[in-house]
Amino acid sequence: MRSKIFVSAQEVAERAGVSRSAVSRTFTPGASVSAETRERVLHAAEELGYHVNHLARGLMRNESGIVCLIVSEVATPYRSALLRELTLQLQNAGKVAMFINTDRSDGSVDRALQQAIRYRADASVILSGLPDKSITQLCLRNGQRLVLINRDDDQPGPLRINLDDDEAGGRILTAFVRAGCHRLAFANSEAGTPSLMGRERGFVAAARALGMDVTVERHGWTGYEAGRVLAHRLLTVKERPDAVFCATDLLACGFMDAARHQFGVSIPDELCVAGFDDIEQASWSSYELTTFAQPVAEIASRAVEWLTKFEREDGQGEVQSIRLRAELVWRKSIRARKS
Amino acid sequence: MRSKIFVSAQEVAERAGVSRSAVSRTFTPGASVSAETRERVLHAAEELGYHVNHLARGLMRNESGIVCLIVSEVATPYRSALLRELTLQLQNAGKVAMFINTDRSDGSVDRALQQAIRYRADASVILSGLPDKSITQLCLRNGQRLVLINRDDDQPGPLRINLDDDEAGGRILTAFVRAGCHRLAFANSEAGTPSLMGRERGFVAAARALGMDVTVERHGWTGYEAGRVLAHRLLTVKERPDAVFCATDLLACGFMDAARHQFGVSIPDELCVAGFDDIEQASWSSYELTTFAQPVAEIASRAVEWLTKFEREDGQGEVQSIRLRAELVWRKSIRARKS
DNA sequence: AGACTGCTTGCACGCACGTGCAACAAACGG
DNA sequence: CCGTTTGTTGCACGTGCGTGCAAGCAGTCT
Repeated sequence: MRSKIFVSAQEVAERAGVSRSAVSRTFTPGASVSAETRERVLHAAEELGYHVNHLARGLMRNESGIVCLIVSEVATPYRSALLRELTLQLQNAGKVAMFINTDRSDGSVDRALQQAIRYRADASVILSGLPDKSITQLCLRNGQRLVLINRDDDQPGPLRINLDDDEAGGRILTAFVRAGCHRLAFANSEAGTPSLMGRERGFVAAARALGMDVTVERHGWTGYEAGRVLAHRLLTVKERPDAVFCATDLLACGFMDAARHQFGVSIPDELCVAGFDDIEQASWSSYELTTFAQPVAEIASRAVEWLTKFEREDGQGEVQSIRLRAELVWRKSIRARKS
Repeated sequence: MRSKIFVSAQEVAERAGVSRSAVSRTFTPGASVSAETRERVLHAAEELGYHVNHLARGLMRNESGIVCLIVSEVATPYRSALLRELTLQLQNAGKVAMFINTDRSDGSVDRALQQAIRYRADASVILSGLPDKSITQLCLRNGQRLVLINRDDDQPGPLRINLDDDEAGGRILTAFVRAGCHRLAFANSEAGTPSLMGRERGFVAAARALGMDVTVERHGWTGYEAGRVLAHRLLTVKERPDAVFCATDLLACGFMDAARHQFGVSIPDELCVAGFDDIEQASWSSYELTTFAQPVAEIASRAVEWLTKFEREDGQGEVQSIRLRAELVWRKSIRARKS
């Protein structure tokens, strides 16, 4: 229990010589106050350094204005970029972001989620590969709106934002074929995220449709190190692949580094590589990775738009699933013509 | 105004056949409840899916449990790593993190900060180069505890956590000298952050103490692109430097890429490079950058420790400034002996 | 003048919770 | 058996705020 330090509406009212209701109304858009009292209240509030207490307001309105972001692997380039965009747009919409980190797998995650519910968050955005379905259940049961990004979840209610992961496989395959590649490989992690698996399935299916085979290799956690390991696995064979689609840019970076520096493979002359996400490092001149760009800004804006829209018209609307296209950005890790 | 959906303590009380006070007490550590009623309350709460409303609790206790993180450039490797650690440790301490993104310079920052105050955050952690002093003033005036990371700010009250930025310059200089370098350069951005300028000053001063001169170049925002530009500036001269200390790993990555791929410079044979931060990419085999590691975990734990300590013993304590050492991690961008 | 409208304002209640105070029961010592 | 202590419980009030309701007040119309 800290000592009192904030000024209350009561004090502002006394200083302005009006009732507390008048103060409340001047800070409530659409309420009926005369221009004069409004002016006096604002002046008194300024002098005293008054700020509306949103804890109390949230109590009354049954609506806290808090949106909870449930994130794992924040320190990853793709996640941090998405987080950046989301927080920016939420702020613009007058919301405030509460952050929950699900990196640690012990009880702290559950505790943190409990916290979010206790603070009566209006909504949650889950950008986390966490396979735990109970987490979404809990959010929904407590009346939160829910946005799932790059996750599959069949239960109704939440908004799902996904990419055309499987279709991307087909597009990159034609690029590989056009470059004259015919020994294909797919480098994946063992995370088993729907988006990751979607990319794999799409690529394999597209290859099979052309009568080609794909060597699929999976290892560890979706990061740079796993990419290096995958390179070792895929390049220590008699017949090396000449085209590798990595499920993620981070994997691709690790893969390229190991391929070049440890196996002396020349990219893209001997080996074509593609990634997914278009993280910043993909454009660095050590990589120049051609990859699929996640439309981060659009993902964020769609999520925020949906969250704030249902604030006005309360009914559960029609659109519950959005599928966005990942645009292929061409750099130099795939050659243009046959070699 | 959303329709009511959460269960209140009243409902739990009715179901358990006790008074509302009893419910309140079972969820308040240290309150006096008999084992039996406690059991019945917990059971009823479980059945109804009850969660204590922290908005109301915060209202009563004058203490919200919210810690506000004021961050710019979240999508940067160093910042996101620090953010990760901070949120994790805050969660562990039973706090909840509210996120404010100060990337955009328009009014949205002020609006967001207002939000934080309106939610009566107990404390704020500022990890942002934002030079705006009014922001810290505002936090302090509203009774928040304040932690400043890598910023200088002379006003009393907040905890300041800094690194030995200037001393690092001396240490890396001896490494350069030992490698036989004598044409020194420092690559900086124009951000003018205290930590950045501290590294520059320390390096230049240490060189001068040995009677050596340093070419200092500054450009743009502290990122990869600026590093490339700095490389162009520093390498298109007759007498190229043979040792460059980059104020940041991101700058160093850009610098190295441009130096190698556009100027054909061999690192570390012709040119030694050092950075600061020890971001993940510094260890990637395309860079193998020797650099100073920010003790991210310790920064976070010190911050959280200080925040929670003052919760118990309320007086403004003694320690207000912590200075941590950035450890030099050796990789391969500086050669060991003279060439 | 009187009735009526439209706008503003204060009162009082409610939101979900914590907590001091007194009532009460049980246990205990004499 | 009675006085005292200890532990538990309910009542009532307070936290800062939004809002329905009715009173007040000025202006307009009949």
